[in-house]
Amino acid sequence: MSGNIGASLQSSQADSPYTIPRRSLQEEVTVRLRNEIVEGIWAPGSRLQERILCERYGVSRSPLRETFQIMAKEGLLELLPGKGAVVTRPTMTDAVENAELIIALETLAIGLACERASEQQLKEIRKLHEQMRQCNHRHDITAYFELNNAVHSAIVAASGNAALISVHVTTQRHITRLQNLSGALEAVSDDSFLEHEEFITALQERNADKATGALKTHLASTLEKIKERIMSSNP
Amino acid sequence: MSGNIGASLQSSQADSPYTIPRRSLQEEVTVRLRNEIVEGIWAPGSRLQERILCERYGVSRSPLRETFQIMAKEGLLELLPGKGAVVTRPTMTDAVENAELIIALETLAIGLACERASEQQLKEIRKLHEQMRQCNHRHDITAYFELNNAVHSAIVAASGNAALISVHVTTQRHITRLQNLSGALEAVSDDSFLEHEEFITALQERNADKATGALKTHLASTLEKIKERIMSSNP
DNA sequence: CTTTTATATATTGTATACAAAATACAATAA
DNA sequence: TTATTGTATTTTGTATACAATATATAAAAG
Repeated sequence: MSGNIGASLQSSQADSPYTIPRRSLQEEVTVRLRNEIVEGIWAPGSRLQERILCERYGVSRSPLRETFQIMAKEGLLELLPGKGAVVTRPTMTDAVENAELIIALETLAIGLACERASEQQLKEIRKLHEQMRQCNHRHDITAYFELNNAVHSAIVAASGNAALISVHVTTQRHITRLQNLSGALEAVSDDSFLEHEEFITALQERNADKATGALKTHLASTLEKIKERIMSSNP
Repeated sequence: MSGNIGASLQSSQADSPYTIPRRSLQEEVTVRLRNEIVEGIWAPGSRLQERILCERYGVSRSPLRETFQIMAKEGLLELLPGKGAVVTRPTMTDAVENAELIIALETLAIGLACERASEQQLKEIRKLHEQMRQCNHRHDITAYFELNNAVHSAIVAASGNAALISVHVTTQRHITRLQNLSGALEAVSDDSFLEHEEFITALQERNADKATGALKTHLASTLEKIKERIMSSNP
């Protein structure tokens, strides 16, 4: 599994330029295990035995078990009482559900971003979008998907709504995981990129209605493609 | 703080009629501490010292610390490395952010519910709504708010989207907490109840557009009231 | 040969122990 | 007095120990 995306986008926890970032073992382990599950290193359905993981990460059970709770809350692990941790097995239904959810989240976000985004943020989003254009020309699919996630995250970040941002991170991660597991980062149609261009431009113009509509159209067509693929693979 | 809502709506974890419900200490503690924070028993900004809580719940530090991680993930605690757990201090900004988010979530939900809800679910929702009407007449504000939450949760449940349901639970809990902390469960206007009636009826008719529009109108006007109150209290 | 039951092993759930750090407090200096 | 530094105490972060449960293996019965 080489072209997986998502692992490199883990955000830092910089508080202020002067606070020394203290990280507990638990935090370190959480980041590592989370990435490994998202990347597919731990297959869906795997039983994660504490002893194995403790040895792998060189920590004791206490921080590991705290990590387990977080990962369970994020929906990446299931904790069976008396049996331990099992990697969740995402279904196609999950894919559709998360897609439906992220459409609602990002639709809200882009509307808010039209009102509240700083010029700096808009410029950054445009820049990422232009990089996507390059990747599209080069047919660099992996980088394209990674940038695509970054653009959408940046739009959500520009909404300035912390609750929304938090939920979006988790939802996007689930979708990334599903893409990694399905292994199918297929090429993007030019139509799709044009749709993308449309809502980016509308956002730049701070035209909320137009941006919202264009994004919704884009994401809805993406969802339709997902559903089609599910249909064709499960006849 | 007498008329607080939310604590009684904690859902059970019944798997099947035959599975014996095994609950770890950690789960028990999580439910208790969560309710206590939502009810305002632990004031925002409180430092939760492990020893104190261990004695309170009669457990050791291991399950308590696992609970801390979950509560932090839910946004009810902040874990400061080396310093411990502090109850989060929700701001008026949080109120607006969560309100914006829940509007998007429930708007999505009611649209899906129009397509997917079972007749049974629709009947149940209507029943809850009728109970709300009674409470409105009796001016039983606490019960009204509790039922209101139940109706909205039932609509989201009827969407059948597990990811959406999960996010909604957390978001609604935050809002409930804010209501409890502000202590102001003010009487609901008849207008507000009529708006409520409107989207319930539209849902019954499975008219997605109408239901979505009516719900959005209702929640948007609720959000406006929140904002107004913030304005008037912070002049 | 299959199924059941008994026993041993491994693994989890919880409690405790130990070390590092943060906090509280007193003594000292400015 | 106020600020500062050193020390004692508390509290957390992590590791380990113990007990209960689950899994695996083997013996016995059908």
